[in-house]
Amino acid sequence: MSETTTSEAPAFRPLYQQVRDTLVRRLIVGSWTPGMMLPSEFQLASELGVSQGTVRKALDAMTAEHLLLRRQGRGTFVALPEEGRILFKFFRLVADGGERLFPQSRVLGRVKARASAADREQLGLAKGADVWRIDRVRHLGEAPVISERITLPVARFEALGQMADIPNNVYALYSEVFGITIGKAAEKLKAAIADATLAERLGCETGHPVLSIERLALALDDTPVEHRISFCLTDSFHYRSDL
Amino acid sequence: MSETTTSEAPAFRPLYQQVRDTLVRRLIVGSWTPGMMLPSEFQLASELGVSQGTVRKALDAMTAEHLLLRRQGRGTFVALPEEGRILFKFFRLVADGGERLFPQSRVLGRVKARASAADREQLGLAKGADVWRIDRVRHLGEAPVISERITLPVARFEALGQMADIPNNVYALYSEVFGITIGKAAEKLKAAIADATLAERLGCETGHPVLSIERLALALDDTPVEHRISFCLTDSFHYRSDL
DNA sequence: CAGTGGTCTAGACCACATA
DNA sequence: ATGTGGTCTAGACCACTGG
Repeated sequence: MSETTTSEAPAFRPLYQQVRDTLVRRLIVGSWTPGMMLPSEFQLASELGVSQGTVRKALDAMTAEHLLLRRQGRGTFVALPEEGRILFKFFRLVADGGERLFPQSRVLGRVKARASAADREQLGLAKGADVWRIDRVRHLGEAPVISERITLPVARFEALGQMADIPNNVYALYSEVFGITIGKAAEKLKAAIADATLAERLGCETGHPVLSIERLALALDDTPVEHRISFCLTDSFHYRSDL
Repeated sequence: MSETTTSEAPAFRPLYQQVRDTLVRRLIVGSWTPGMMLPSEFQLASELGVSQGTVRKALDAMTAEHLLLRRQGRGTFVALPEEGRILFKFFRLVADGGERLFPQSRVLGRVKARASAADREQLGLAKGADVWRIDRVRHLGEAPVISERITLPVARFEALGQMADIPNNVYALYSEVFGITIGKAAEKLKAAIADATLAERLGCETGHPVLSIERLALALDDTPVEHRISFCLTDSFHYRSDL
């Protein structure tokens, strides 16, 4: 997708991609908000001075990125973070039987701290920047299955300090309260061993194998927004990856 | 394009999808083989009695599935299993530094066996069917990193018994020797602990955490072809997943 | 019914690769 | 120069949704 142009001419960006970019910008700046219905293809086409087919290509591309939702006969809508399929786009833990449960979360702590060198590297922050750290345990059904720490730049999430509590679905929170939409994420998976505190949180023995998942989530403009490290019990659940 | 109405619920498959299906069939039956150049869009269009734009949509869909490779000014080609990017589509293990090495394999054993109940379930085989079991260790750089067992239905891979040895890239083998192209795969990841034999194969201690990856690979017609279970050391490598 | 997205066509022109 | 895929347009018609 992304063209690593060395340094040269305007490089020729197709019209439909330019259209896509201007429409994505409307999502970023918030003039189009989740759930909202977009103007029809013909309206957008005449507004932007391109043909309806070109607008369609742009809308199709954004739909493929899960930014929009199109329904024949109804219209084109800005995707909601809660939309079932979108939600599971970022939650890959599945019961071995196949059922896809959605986790309940219990927050253990939420503190403001100075960003470590690693935090600054991952989140692209300047020296001296602050971050939020949220620790929580997530349950699938009855049992605790995930223990995780979420790291967020305070600069983009000032008001987090004034919130009574952190909701279960933080990506909906980022979107609705802070106007930040997570577009994609990259995860690094490793096998590890539960230490004493992790074992206590998850109700397993020290030394039990756990799946560690390190995630970096990016906003629509590809800037890093959230860093997260999760430790999961995979005795009756697994991480599903489709290739 | 004939409108094969089957008197049932679906009743209306878009023309470009019908075109895609007939073209995919040419890949399945082998009248188009990897590396081959396809006729031009206009030739296909006139042959199939549809417009060039409709052929284009079908070709674009197949390109998105990594079945074809299109290059402006050159033509449209059947994708090779060795194509760099395609190869890494199915190999997600990355060095922590970021380099993507490709593994070297050492085969430990290759035996024919009666399919277990689990094998039959996963591969869709009848009672009494036979399977091949291939055990191998894979190295990334110097050190052994993966120990895996591949299970294949003998019915689809008869000639495997006569082969002197198993090449490193088995998906290229399936394609070139058996005419079977792997289109997609689903993986289930868990954390586990190395037992004595695994520890010996990977050169780690018994009890060391390992990432277990269970994969079911499907052919272009969505029939299961290969079942594989891999155990990976993730001390200096990780499994990368993009969401 | 009117309005939306979805499909299909036809033709023009652009960008790229090769001979 | 020729042939390829890539883009863009314009228009017609189909399929679905909701009043």
